[in-house]
Amino acid sequence: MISIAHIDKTSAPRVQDARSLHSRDHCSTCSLHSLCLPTGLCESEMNRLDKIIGRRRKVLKDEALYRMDDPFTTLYAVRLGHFKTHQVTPAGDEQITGFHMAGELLGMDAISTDRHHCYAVALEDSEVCEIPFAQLEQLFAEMPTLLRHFHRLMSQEITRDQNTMLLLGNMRAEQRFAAFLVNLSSRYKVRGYSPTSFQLRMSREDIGNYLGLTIESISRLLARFKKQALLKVSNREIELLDLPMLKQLAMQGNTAH
Amino acid sequence: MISIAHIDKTSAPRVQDARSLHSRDHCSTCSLHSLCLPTGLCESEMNRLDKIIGRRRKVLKDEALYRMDDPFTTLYAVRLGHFKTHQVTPAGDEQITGFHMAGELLGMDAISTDRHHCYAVALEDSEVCEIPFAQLEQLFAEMPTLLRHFHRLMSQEITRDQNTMLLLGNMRAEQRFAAFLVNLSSRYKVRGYSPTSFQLRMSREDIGNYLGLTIESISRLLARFKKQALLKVSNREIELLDLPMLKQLAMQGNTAH
DNA sequence: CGATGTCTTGAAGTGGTTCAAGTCACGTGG
DNA sequence: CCACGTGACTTGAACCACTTCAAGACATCG
Repeated sequence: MISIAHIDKTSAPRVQDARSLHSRDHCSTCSLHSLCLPTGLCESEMNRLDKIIGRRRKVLKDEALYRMDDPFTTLYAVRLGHFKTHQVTPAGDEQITGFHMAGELLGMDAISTDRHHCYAVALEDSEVCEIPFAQLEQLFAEMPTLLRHFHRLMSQEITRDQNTMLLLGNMRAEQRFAAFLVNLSSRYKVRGYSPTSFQLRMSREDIGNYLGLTIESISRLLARFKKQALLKVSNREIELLDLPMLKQLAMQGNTAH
Repeated sequence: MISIAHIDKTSAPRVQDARSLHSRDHCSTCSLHSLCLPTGLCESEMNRLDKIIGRRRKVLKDEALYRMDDPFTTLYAVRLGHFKTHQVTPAGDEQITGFHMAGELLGMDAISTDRHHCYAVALEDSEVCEIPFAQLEQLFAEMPTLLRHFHRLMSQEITRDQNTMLLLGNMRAEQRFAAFLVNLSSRYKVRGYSPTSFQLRMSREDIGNYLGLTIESISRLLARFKKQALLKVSNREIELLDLPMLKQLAMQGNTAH
């Protein structure tokens, strides 16, 4: 485990120098490049993309990567750690719109208005690659593969959000939570982690907020699933014991409406 | 009123000829070009975009413009009429993900997988412009303004969906329905129609499905709003009598969670 | 070793659903 | 033109899934 919890803020310029000199990783050597923006690029194209990626930035747990209404200049690729994005209404209600893990792009919702439409907050000490959008746009003109993949990523974000709408509009509590777990599972799987054994990076409250349920409901659902031997849970450590059954539950029809 | 309800299907090729010869409208003369894809383009750019727009297509009420899992080749701009988009789960549950009116782009969710992710069905006899995506991509390389606006439209779709997530995850029935009405109102307003007096193009059932409520709830909410003199309603004809109050209701905080 | 925040569990309450009858609007055919 | 049928909507009453409220257990950390 590498600790990135304590950063000497007084030495920021020096650290940046160090990064540009040697410690900076490249898209081509990044283990996430098959999920992230560089997907499908050749070596030389990846290097060009590399050049515009300003710097990596560390974001401590509970720190905001950006805030709602901040002016938009750059996209972020999660390199390490986890984030949540959430909106806040004028009345102060919060809605978490997504949880984001390594290889995912943050900030695409800001393109339409040049201002961020939500908050992005680190769920643990995390790290992102900054991708200045204006420079990325320049590359688009010359790298159709990059552009095409960027469109795929935006489109993916749309379908993801629409799936969540389906979850919130149509599913019962049990289905929602099962779908949530199955979703996490498959995302860890494509990243090479165990699809059945992982840590919940977010609080019960975050889960409840995301799923349109209360924290108590989440707690009860966990207890119920545990009793049904669908999973083991200890604090935020989860082991899915019956993934097929959870998938079944997640797909199950809804008698309502 | 122009009736497009009866189309002689046997004469399809002849009709297409006729279109390409004279009856075809152009982006530059279209009243929607400030909302739609050509936004911000100069005359000559608009003409180039015009050239790739294959044809206009009529879609009768309740007909599908495309179906879930159809292969994706073209985007559609709504030219006339209204559409709904909805997903269907394996279990047969439906979730309407949006209602779409003139000037809006349909099909962007299909880019990520090259297959449509939802159904698009006309709520009344309607008309769309077909925009072959492969050709559009070619234009992107040469028309940065077009590309930029396309990104704005995709980003807009993301923020729209996220707003709906907030609605479904956080709001009470009354707020949801008020927000729905206010949303329609403002969309008609930017199109130059009355923001207070319009027809609901969708059934109560569609509204309920979209808002995650039952048809009975919608009916009761309409009755309540009517009693509170917030609106008049007769069948699908709506008149909003107190738009400020409806906005107030839509923004109101939620005690839940 | 308290103090604080996170989570669990139980009991009571309720907003919206479900179920069941209507009513209304509209098209169709006699 | 009316009778009829059908689909869309309304309204009432009973119900229930999830919330709310409340109390306590547990984990983490200065």
